[in-house]
Amino acid sequence: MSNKGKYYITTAIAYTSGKPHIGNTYEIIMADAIARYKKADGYDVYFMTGTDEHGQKIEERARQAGMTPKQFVDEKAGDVKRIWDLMNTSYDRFIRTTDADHEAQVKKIFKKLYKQGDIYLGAYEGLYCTECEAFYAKSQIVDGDKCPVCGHTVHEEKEEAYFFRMSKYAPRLIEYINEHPEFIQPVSRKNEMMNNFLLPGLQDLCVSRTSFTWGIPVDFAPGHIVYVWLDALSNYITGIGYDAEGNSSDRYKKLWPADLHLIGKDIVRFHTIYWPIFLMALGEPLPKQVFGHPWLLQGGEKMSKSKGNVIYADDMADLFGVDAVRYFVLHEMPYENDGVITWELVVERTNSDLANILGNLVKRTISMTNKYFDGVVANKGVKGEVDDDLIKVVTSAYGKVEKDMEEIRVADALTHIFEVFRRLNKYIDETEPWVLAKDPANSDRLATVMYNLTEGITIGTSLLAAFLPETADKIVKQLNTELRSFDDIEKFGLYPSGNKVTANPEILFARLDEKEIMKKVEVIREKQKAAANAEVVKPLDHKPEVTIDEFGKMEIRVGKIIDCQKHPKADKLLVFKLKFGPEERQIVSGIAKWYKPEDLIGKKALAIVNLKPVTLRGVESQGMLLSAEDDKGNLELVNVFNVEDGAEVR
RNA sequence: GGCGGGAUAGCUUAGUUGGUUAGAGCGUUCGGUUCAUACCCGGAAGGUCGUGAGUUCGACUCUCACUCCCGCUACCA
Repeated sequence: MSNKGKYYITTAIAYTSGKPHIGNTYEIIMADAIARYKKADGYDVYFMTGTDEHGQKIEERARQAGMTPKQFVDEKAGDVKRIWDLMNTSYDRFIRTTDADHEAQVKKIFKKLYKQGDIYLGAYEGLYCTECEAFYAKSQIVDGDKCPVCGHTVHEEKEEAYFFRMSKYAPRLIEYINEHPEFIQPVSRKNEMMNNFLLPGLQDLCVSRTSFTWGIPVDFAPGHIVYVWLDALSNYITGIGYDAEGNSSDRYKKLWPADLHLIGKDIVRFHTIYWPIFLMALGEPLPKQVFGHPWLLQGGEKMSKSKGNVIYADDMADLFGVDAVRYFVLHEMPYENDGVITWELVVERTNSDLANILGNLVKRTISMTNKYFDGVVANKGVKGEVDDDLIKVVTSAYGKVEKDMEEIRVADALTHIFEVFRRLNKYIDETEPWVLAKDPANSDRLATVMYNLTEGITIGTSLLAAFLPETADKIVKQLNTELRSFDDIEKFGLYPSGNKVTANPEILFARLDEKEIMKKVEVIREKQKAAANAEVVKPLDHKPEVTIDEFGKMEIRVGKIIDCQKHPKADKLLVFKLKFGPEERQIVSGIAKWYKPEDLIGKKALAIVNLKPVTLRGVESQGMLLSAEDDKGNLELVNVFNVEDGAEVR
């Protein structure tokens, strides 16, 4: 194939906190299909993926598992890599943020940015969520000490920290995004970034941490760890040989800037704001395109292990085969909206497209060739009137697929490839080989028909190879040929006349029985539930010990709810009037999600009454109601029934 | 609450700058065929394009209001 230049594609690197499910795996499969396609299309492709392994969350998970962080991430990175390999992905490098070359460069990058004044030393004070690896303002915190994003407990942290001067580069970035409409895809994400972050004014970003040790140290400031996003994003350049001191490798010089960062829509912000700004500061060009793909969702309900409805790529591969998994996720994912996956849908798609249309087409073609010509495919050049249309459909497929892939419309590309196979099935019906076979005078016409079918399948399969590599290999082997180069993919008639196909065609995709499959799925679900229940024994997250005196400082009393209204200016807040014996107070509480105001009037609740009053969205709150929330998101106010209001809790 | 996106046949969805009968695929149904994995081919049924108004000769497409869903963001003593 003619050389069209380099093509550097990356996926987000997977966070090594757990086993990736099909929703995460989708991204690597899509990236692989693009990488393989571009390679076949004449590009010099470099495809990088990997794992993001640092951070406090991993440090804690490792401790819970009784391992060192390194042991922990080695295991998890192994899981990720195994699934990526199982899915037959053709990455050129699997980078880990614990790789020595990456760590060394991140240190250099940090130092360089510090020396040139883009990073400065400041102080950070606030509430920190370990799960999210992020600080939150007090005003953001939920239920007293819960993270607004993930709901886990946050804690006070004050850190001397390094900050990055985002504001300095914001105008340049805004200009860049406006001048390069293709930079953020799909475009709806672009508006989101502009309106929410860039136009209101970018805050400087805290780029170091001192509260834990599992990360890349800032080498000129003992105790400081490089912020995980600065660490993780840098993989795109460190992985191909970037050097912050000016000695970047030839590979880097050739590959950078990346042609495509394929990422989930949830991390578009990091890739289209922070990452470009880091690159600007380093004096490097920006990636050509960031594509924030949608999610693949389990039909109807959220995925959860305790429900046993998490779908993993390896379970799917066991039931359907790797290429069926690849086909489903690539074909079923819409361009912009979230897609749906259920076991039933996978069975349907596999049967109708892979078994019926493709598998059966190959099988019947080879069977007839064996039956009528002992397996020999020869072009006798006896044309029929339907041949021209067939040839047109087959040879024009490449053009359509090329355009789809240009726009990263992978699902549409597959649809266009399958139009070829559908047309070939129709051609069999039109030419009726079994009728031709009855009269020896038609032998040459019959041979030509079989030749056209074989050639059509060869071309269709060559286009399909990027998406279903194993299947494509099997087909061309059965046809005793090779994948057609894209240079020749618009020419019809290059299958070597006189070739002999296999005598024993193997079934490519067996038809699946939905009931049978669902029985097996039930087994998988039960296993998952059992495993989830076993996990529940993990220990409670205890706070530091307090003395009885410290507890005694809190004044908790029983209050009778005499009035309750929705907060006029906040969705999640309710405004209560409570009677504590002789006294009345107004308390605001963030429980509108769980309670209707009218249902609470007349009930008794517990409240801390000596908390310093605050104003929440314009309404004063003179205390805090006590409530409890479990892992499943159930929340209940703490209730008493008989004790009179005003009574103190001890 | 603010910003953005979405709502199209039972299901998954395409609809380019407003222009004649709104496209597919799956499923359903009828017919054809027998080389093939009960497969393939053809036909049909099925949509008041979320609701209501407006602009226009003409609206799935533009404007406004409303309902529901999703994302980001704010509020959660």
